[in-house]
Amino acid sequence: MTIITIQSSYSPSRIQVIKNTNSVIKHANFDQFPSWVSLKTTTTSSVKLEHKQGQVENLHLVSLSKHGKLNEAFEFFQEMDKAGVSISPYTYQCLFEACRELKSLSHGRVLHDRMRMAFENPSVTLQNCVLLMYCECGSLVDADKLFDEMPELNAVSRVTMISVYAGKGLLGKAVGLFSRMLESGDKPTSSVYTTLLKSLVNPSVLGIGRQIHGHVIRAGLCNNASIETGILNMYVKCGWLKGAKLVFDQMAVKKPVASTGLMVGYTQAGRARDALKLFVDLLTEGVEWDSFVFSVVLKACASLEALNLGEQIHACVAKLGLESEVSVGTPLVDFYIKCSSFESACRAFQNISEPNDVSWSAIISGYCQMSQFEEAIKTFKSLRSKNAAVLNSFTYTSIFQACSVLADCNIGSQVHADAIKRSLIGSQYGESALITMYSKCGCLDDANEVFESMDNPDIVAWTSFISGHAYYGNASEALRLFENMVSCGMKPNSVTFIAVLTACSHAGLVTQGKHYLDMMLQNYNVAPTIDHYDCMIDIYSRAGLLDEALEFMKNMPFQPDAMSWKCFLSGCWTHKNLELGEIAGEELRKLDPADTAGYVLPFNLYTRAGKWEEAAEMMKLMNERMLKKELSCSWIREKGKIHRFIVGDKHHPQTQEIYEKLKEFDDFMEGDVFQCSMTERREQLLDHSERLAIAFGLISATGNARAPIKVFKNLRACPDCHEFAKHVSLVTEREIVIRDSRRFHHFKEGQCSCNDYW
DNA sequence: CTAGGGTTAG
Repeated sequence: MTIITIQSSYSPSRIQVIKNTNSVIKHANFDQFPSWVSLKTTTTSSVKLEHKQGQVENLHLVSLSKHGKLNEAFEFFQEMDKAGVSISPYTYQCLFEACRELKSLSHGRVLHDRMRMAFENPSVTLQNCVLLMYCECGSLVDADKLFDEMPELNAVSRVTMISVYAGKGLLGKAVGLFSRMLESGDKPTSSVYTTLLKSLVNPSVLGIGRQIHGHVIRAGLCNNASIETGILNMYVKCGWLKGAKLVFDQMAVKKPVASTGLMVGYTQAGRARDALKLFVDLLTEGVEWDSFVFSVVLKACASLEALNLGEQIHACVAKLGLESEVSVGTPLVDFYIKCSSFESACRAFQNISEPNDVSWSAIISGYCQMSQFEEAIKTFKSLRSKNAAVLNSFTYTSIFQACSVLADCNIGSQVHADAIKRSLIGSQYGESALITMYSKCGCLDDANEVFESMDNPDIVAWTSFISGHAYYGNASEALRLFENMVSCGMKPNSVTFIAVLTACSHAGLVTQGKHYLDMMLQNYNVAPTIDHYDCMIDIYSRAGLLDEALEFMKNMPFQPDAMSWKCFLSGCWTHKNLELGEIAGEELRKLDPADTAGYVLPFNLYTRAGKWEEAAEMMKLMNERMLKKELSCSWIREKGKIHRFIVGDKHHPQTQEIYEKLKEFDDFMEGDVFQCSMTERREQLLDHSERLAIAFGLISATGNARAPIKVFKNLRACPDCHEFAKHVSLVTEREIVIRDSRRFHHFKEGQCSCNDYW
């Protein structure tokens, strides 16, 4: 039979070739069956054939089972019963095999019952087929029962059970059976070793792994390449890299498979340099290449952000013509993204001839890392409509992230529903991303629902939810959650404390903030970093305790960084302290000349004090350094469409109505305006972007006129508009939610959830 | 026997 003229196109992956070969052979065999085998009528009506002890019937059953037509086969049993023809053991084997392939436990059980009736003492081989069927159909209970009942066991039966135990993580049972096998004198086959080794996947079972290694040596199987590699990988997974290296060094022939395993070990342990060193060794030794090696090496380069080295490897890949391979192209995309070379990443992606789900998830998460969230969502949508099969839980997680940054709950919840339908919410990753998404959209109830639905929320999920409350200004709820989490036995990490300190900061809880900062190391063994100290500076500064903040900065175990001064400066602005603000501004400009806050806030401080010259100096400095103040912008979603407004915006088609609506609040504005010292500012106040957005929200009250008006703003809420929103919420009895660049403000009956503290 | 993509912060 001529086979394997498959795939004229180049296919360098070994596994793919083998898989294809198998399927071709199988197909060829059974497509060549003569047509009469599938003709029920012929066989049953033919008296002649019946005399051949049912050979034809059995052959027919074999054919049906090879084609997975189990129902038809089962129907045919009746015909056979009628004709008094019995099913041969070989036919049973084929039928069990079909049940396995189709994972049909129900067919398997019926068949097993039938087999028991037919044979008093079925052969071990046949019993093993049933055993394997139960294992592969996922019924360990049935398999266990049969295994106990079997009067005779051979190596295959034991191997089958060992591998199913090992695969299910029932290590004790697997190892127990292995020992009994040794005791019984049965020599474990090499596949027993490889399966057992594969199931040893964490440091707690290193001891068992070493013992098995010992048995391998005694059994003289050390030169078996797959067992050798299995041992190496076992040591990698059990975290014993030294052992893995020893095994590697003793290998007679260094195959790329083993090297890949060791390199993966190094990369996962954060030892990317060692992985690359090994790669260079292989290079000089002239070891053959395969795409797996490249993917690991590229990952190592990505983690080191070693752009130059990675580019050299890229050149190597290109020379070998592997650029278009998914297995190399995909890690290449990720490598460029991690190095922030976005253009190269896009080019690398375009070079992949057949991108798969991993490739797509890499590029979509890349868009997120490039802050091209709209592009990420656009790509997702187009894939969703054209080729939904390439979407996986990784991609959904990235989209949730994109929606949280865009605060787009509309798309977000739809994608969430879609992910539920397709069971593609990554456990932990996806769920935490959803909690963040709903929190950032101001839907804490939905975030809560996701959180509550988790069986075992991990530290990231807890942290997401705590930050959600912090973001919303629910300090007490955030702290209650934290304590609750601790009592559940969860260990907070460094990010958790950022969330806790942020909560304190947003609510002005100075003493509590200091308490948590002090407790970090003492009680929770988490070393505070400069970020945590910056949070504390923020807490002091916001609370107006500027001297304390300064003192704290002097005594903290880190040099103040740009963020330290920025927090302090922002406190100086809030609490109108020009003197300290000048110092802070100078320090901030020194440490981060590109941060506009270092110019804008001092400028505001100067103008408020009437120091025009100094203020002008700030503007001049900014212009010289080619910096631009970010324009204040607010937006609101109406029927899924986003309406954006900037100061004094008159581009909106309903501009006239919007300004008329604003006039209704003139009385209130009068008092407001008198507080301002600058004419220019006074005029701008009337058409600040958030006011325009609120007014638009009021006039376009569709459907549910009682639904809160949700406004988003790119900068921090302006105090005057904050007052305005409080007033509007009182006189219109509409709830208003403003999400500024830092947090949520929830206005209700003339009050804001932030208690005027932000 | 070996790989590549995703979560929490200001």
